[in-house]
Amino acid sequence: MAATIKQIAGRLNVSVATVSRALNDLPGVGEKMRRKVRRTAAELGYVPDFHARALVSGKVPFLGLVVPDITNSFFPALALAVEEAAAASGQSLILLNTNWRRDRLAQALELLSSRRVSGLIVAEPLDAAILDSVDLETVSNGLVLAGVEAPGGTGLCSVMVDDRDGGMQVGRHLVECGAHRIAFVGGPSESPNSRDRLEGLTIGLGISGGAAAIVSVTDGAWTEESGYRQADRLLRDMVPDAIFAANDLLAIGVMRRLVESGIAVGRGVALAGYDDTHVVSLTSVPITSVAQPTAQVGSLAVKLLGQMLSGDSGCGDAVLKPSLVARSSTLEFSNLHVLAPRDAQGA
Amino acid sequence: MAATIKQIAGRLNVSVATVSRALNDLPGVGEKMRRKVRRTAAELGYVPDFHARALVSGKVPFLGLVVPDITNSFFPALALAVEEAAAASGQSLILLNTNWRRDRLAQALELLSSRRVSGLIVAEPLDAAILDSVDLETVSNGLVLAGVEAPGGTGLCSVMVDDRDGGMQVGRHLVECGAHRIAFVGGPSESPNSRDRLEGLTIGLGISGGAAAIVSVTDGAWTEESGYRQADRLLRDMVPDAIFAANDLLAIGVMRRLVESGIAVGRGVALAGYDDTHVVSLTSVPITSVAQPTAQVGSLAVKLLGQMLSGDSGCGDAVLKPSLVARSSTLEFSNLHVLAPRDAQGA
DNA sequence: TTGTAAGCGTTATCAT
DNA sequence: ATGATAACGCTTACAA
Repeated sequence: MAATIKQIAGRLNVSVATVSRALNDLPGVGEKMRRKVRRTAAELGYVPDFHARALVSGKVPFLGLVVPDITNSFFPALALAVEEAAAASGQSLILLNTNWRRDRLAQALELLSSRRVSGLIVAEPLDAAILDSVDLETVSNGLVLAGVEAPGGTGLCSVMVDDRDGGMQVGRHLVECGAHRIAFVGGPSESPNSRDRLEGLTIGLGISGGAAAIVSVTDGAWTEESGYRQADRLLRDMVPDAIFAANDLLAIGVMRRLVESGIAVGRGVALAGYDDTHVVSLTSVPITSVAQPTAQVGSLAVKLLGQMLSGDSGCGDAVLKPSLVARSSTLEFSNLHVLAPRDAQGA
Repeated sequence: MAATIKQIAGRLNVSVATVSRALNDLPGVGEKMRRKVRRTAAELGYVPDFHARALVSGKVPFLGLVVPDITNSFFPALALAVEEAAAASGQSLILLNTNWRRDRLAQALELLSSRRVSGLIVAEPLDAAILDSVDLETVSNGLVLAGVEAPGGTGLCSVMVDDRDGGMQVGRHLVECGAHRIAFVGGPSESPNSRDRLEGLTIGLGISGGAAAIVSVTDGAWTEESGYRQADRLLRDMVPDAIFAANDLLAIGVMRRLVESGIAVGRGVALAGYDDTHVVSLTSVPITSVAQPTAQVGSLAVKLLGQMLSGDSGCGDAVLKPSLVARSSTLEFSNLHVLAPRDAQGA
């Protein structure tokens, strides 16, 4: 069905070389000839075969983005940013969703070795075991981590967002809101992101000098369900002043559990999430969250990847800053518990 | 860097054919030999070159899903379903986001002609102009529409969800809830999906015998912003009993506008959306919506695509049924306006 | 059981 | 300005 340059050449009684040159705007073809070739190519509905081209040229105009959970709106947002940046450099984006499954992640890394994509941006943690299963040489030369830290030892390139700083902002904010007993609801216990956010929280509380105590639970998943379960476990022992959930999905789960107990979010308990996905501004009580600079992460990741692929440099690791977005889930608590000279009037 | 079968063959002093056979579990290789080949392949970190393989075999283990707006959670949900179905048949999913841009859509269709993917599932409308820009023969033989209707004339294959039925369910429900003046907030005026939902609404109202009037506004985008603007325009003329928004994004925009006017959603005005995305269950007043059977749409689309690709049949168009999920945004209205013998007790 | 060789559709390097 | 022709890495008849 699909026409080839050979067929075009046959029709016109010229060589395939001429056709190729004409179609690719290369010099060395007469203007008349070029037009003729163009016309018959159009007539035959010619579309260049991607694989043949990639095979000989060694170039693939695809870039892969690997995300762990596409139903977590944070990742579509990141995807949008990456896609935009990629389009600007003439590359199309392939989105791979691993669903947090390690075999799918390993499979995704193979895309690089098998040259299905020119480069890969990975937005979930890579551990040593995964890296063992692939050729590190190949991988490290076309992979950029986004939003997750590079495993020690591997000289992997990454664009990070400062999770500790984000946690710290939350810590300070919560203390300012008058919270004392603070609970942390985390992601997987082995997740550096989760750990760093907790660590930041601790630091933030300390800085503020408010004698605050932390309780922390974690149970292995960045999901709403997990948030619900952790809150459930938490409430058996205590009702904290504030809960910091390591991402928005968890926060929403926590909120559901609180509502079930008749605890008013924002009044009874302050609540903060992480990622600032769109939904947290839509919930019955809008939830305070930490916004990641997705647009910058995306464009920087694409830029670094481009540099690596063109062999420019080793890798310029980058760390960006997140920013707290305060909403009713904490502000309301603040109004009830803090004597704020100016703000008290407005409440 | 990346090893080739030629190198493996060289190392072992055998022919490339033997290596190929050994690696692909084809008959005609001694067990000893096969093991030797396997071992050196592993040592050299061999990964088959995707393009070379596709070039000769004509097969590509990729399937493309084209969505118009990845930040609309309906599409990630669909993607998940398609991905699952694809994985079951050994294919990986490539997700293309067009951002509602026609050039990106045209570009996506080229993936098929250029054999970057074996088949394409498209979840946004194709019009004649777009189809003109590609070879219809090629396209119609490897494309399945999902959730959108096939343009007349083209024998394109599609998996539809009955939008009219969905609209009808909403219409009946709204009348049952005691609404009389009903407004429709639509997507793009030329969108069959939007039109069908409106048409269904009209029918549903008629069936119920409730003398209900419809006002309809539409302005070109399936976005929250558009919902907000349309509600704004609407409120200049009237405050309806109920508003049916053609998708959840619009519904959320509408809700934002209502809240700004101090109109209590569910009490002052009933509200219904479409798609039943996760967020509508999380809003301050949970929003009634129509759930599409995404899982079925996904698996059916993949199945039909598989049949087409293996040349089994022309195409068995399918139409699935959506189902209304009633929530407070309408139920509360109902409790206030309807004398329902049984339900009144429970309220 | 193994080797030889002919493609697959391009691009690119020579000649002419 | 155009034509042969050799790659690219792999699969697959066809021989041996």
